[in-house]
Amino acid sequence: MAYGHKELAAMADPTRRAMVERLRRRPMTVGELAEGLPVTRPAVSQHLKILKQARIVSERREGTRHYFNLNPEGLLELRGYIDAMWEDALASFSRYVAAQKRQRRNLRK
Amino acid sequence: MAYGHKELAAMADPTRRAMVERLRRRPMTVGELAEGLPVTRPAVSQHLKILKQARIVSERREGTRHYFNLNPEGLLELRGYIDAMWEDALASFSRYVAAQKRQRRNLRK
DNA sequence: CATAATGGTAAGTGTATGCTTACAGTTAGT
DNA sequence: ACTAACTGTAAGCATACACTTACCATTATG
Repeated sequence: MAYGHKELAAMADPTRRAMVERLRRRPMTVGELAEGLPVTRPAVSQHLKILKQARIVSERREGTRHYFNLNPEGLLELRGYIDAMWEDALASFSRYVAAQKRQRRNLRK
Repeated sequence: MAYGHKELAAMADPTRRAMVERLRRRPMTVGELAEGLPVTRPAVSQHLKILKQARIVSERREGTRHYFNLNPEGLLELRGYIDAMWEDALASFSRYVAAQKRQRRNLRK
């Protein structure tokens, strides 16, 4: 599969996005994460598995507690993917503007 | 809803991602877009509606033909969203590394 | 004016997936 | 060793949603 796809799929779900945004403040355990969300702890655990596979979060265990943190790797890949799209979009847009200019100039005569 | 969410949801589907990637080359009509994909034209039309609402593509009509193009707006917003996450992830990571250093220094004495 | 070309919309269907409950595993403490 | 704390996994269910077929709308063309 192509770059960025797994990461995008992981970021598609609203609950997972809420989790990621909570992790922006500080690393959290599964239980902590679940407290602030309208879903049960097992649901959070399942979401974390997906986010971890997409390298959007990383896990660090201390005893029975599993701390989850944002992972720059997956986010960087996602960033690169979107960035490339954005540059192509800009290029395409400027091509269109130039074409419009030519067209108007030709109509004028 | 928060920034970037609608755009992420739009980019979640594999077919829509394939469409977006085809539009990186050049603007295309609905029919053209559908030819290179394993789904019917109405499906493509429905996907385009979602991508357009997320401002990831823009539409330009010439007669009966509807040309679709990448739209920098939605992609820029998406970029900003991911970028902010990535920076927080980096900050969080460096905090963790620093904490680890302190811990090792304390253990040594 | 009739027909073709192009594309959006409605209705129905099948499936992926997010959620819950129940259970099992691992580590810390007493 | 036993219990508590913390978490992952399995099974089942309900809903969202991507897809198809059928149909309608608009614009160009003869």
